[in-house]
Amino acid sequence: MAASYWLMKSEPSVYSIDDLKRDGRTIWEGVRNYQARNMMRDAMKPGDPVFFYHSNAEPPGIAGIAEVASAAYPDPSAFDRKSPYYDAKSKRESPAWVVVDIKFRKRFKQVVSLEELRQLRGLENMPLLRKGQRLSVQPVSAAEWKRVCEYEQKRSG
DNA sequence: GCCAACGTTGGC
DNA sequence: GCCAACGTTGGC
Repeated sequence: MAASYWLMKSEPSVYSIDDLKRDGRTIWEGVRNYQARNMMRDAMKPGDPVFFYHSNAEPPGIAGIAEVASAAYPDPSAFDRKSPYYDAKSKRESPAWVVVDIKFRKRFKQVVSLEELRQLRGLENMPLLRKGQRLSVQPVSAAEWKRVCEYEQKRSG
């Protein structure tokens, strides 16, 4: 089956593309939105490429590329009473939340900012660009993926 | 720091 | 099952 493409948001003050580059691989814990969870659980596959998006950043935008590195599995932070992501309704025998692992692929020389994304043709249907859309895990079409990558490559020479 | 948009919670 | 209140996200 062909790869699906994704976009995942992170606040760089919490976990940035540079952190991922340093770590090589990380567990994407703390997703507490059902739509996002369902996509991780039902649709993400190891090897799928991921845009790593910096939210609440200056500027906000796509900072690089990661890759899904595992199938979905229960989110351990939901079981951890000391974690900010603890959720009492998630039980080990019936986990409410899942994670995937992701690994580092590439850091863009320059963030492709939200403002630039808004100006690119062909990205009009990206959930990211729709007002009020806050999903932290989003699907990206093959055409959208290509468009952003071509733009980034052209710009970085 | 503000606030619009959205998701979740809980009283009824 | 409705919906008001509340909490969160995230751009600005």
